[in-house]
Amino acid sequence: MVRSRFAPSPSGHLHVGGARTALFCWAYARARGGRFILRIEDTDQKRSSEAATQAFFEDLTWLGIRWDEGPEFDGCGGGEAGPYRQSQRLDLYRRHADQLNAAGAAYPAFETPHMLEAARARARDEGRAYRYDRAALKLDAATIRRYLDEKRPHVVRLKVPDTCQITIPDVVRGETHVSSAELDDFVILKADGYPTYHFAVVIDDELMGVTHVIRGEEHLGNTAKHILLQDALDFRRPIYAHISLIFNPDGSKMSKRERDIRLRREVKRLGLQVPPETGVPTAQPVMPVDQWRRWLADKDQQLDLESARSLAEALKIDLPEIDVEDFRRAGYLPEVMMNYLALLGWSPGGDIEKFDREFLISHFDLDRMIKSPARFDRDKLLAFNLDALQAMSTEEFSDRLRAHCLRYHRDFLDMLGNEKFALFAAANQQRSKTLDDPVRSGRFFVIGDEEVAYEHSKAVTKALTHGDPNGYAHLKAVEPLLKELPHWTIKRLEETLTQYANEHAGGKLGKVAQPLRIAVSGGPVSPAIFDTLAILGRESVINRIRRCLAMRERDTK
RNA sequence: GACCCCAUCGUCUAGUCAGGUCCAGGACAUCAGGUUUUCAUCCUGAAAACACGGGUUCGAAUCCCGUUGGGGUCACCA
Repeated sequence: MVRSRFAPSPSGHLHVGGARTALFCWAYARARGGRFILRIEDTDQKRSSEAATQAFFEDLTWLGIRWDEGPEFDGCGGGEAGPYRQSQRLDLYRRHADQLNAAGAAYPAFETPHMLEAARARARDEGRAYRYDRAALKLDAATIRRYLDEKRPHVVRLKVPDTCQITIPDVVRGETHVSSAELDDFVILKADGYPTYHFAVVIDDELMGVTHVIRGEEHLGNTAKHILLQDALDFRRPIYAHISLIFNPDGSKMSKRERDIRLRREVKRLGLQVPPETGVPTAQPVMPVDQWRRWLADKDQQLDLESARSLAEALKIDLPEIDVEDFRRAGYLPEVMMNYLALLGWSPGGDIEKFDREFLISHFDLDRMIKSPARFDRDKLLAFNLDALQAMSTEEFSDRLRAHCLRYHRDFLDMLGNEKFALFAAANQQRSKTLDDPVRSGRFFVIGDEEVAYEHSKAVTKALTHGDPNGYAHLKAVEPLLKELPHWTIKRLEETLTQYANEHAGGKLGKVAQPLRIAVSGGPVSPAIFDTLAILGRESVINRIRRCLAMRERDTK
């Protein structure tokens, strides 16, 4: 029975790279009728949080990745091999560490992090590779006993054989050989009593009966340590599959730092000395000044998501999508994310690239994993999303758009109102690449008629003032027609305006549609003109046309 | 730097394991036309790759070696 697991470390939101790993682990278990386990690797007390853990659950289930065993959430989880949070398994790790200590396979070491850092710096300066010098191993038994009795803080290190060949079998890469001489006596238990990643992962995989370890390539080298540990503990060896990494379009590793890099670049470009202010209604700094200073001073420091987002908003720049949640917020569909992610590092072969969950489950296998790293191409993702949106029924699109608005644009939904929503959704489906597009471009639908700001651009001026009759003249002529229109429907609007265009604009609907579009939206872009007018309603349309005409009189004075 | 991994259009990839049907197929992006009331779509077409050098072989994108390039790891992070 196949048992695969995804073992994230919960800090922030689930990253797309992690999501892809989870997807492959999940798909493999499903494809083989096995079980998929979720385990929370929260052994870094500084970085893990319960909020982040919950966010991971949401991100995973949103993508349709549901776990058979693990923490309980929304019907997922449970299982006999728990607890599934490493922070709740501390005694287990302690016991195994004791066992290794007793067998002489591991030993306590008393150096402080500070001392080790100094030693590393020295090695770096002298241009040699740093290895732990085993000083603690040379301590005599009495000293060790005394230190232990004094409760001196210490870690536990594994005694690594001096020279032995370690063979790492891997189903995607074949065999890799590493000499134990490349490894030093690495830490397995930290001074705070928590296990390190290497130790916890080996023990949990064994105890949870994990048969397949599918994880990122950055762990390939680490596997040597895990094999050493498995041998020392007399554990079974799972089957390994190390999958290639995901990169940014520029070839760098995709990471959360990208967000900060883009923000810093913009702040520097603008030469900002103090944090910018948020917009109306309450203008206040996007973050406290001391936080701002700390962030600017330390290039390695990352802004929390909220601060990053409000800073980006104040700077009027878009943050790159990195986490699953970013893509959800940006209006991508979960099934599209799943499809695209699966394509990064795996291929079903042939010309197939659009597929659904069921297809993935029935076709996924490790022998078709791609060995080379893939760059994350947002354009292609966007194109996939567009295709999926267009392929939907009007009802489904409307439902999905509503759900998206409910979660991210509640105010917009309330202002638009239920009645108009159906029209709004229908008018936007074929022109949207994401579920967020209609909201971004449809702001003018929900503002007051007096708030419409007329854009100063060539396109606007041209549509309004060029030609004979010009745009203003058309507006003036069309206003009474609209005012008297018996039924305010898309059909009647179309009939009336088309007829008008035939009679007064040489059949060129654009001559009339474009001035109207500008009058009601403030700019040259909106859904199809009849849809736009229908959604706005007669009153707003008339108001806005009059306002636009009044502006002309003001301009020409 | 040491160790390890990887290498087909700009990008994701098919083809590689079982060498010939591949002067290399698809998709995204790009470019050129066309449709359209704006934007976005949509339609048609074009340009675009086997990193390099040696082998092996009648024959290599496919096998071997080297070079170059890219990446990963070298924490009391995971």
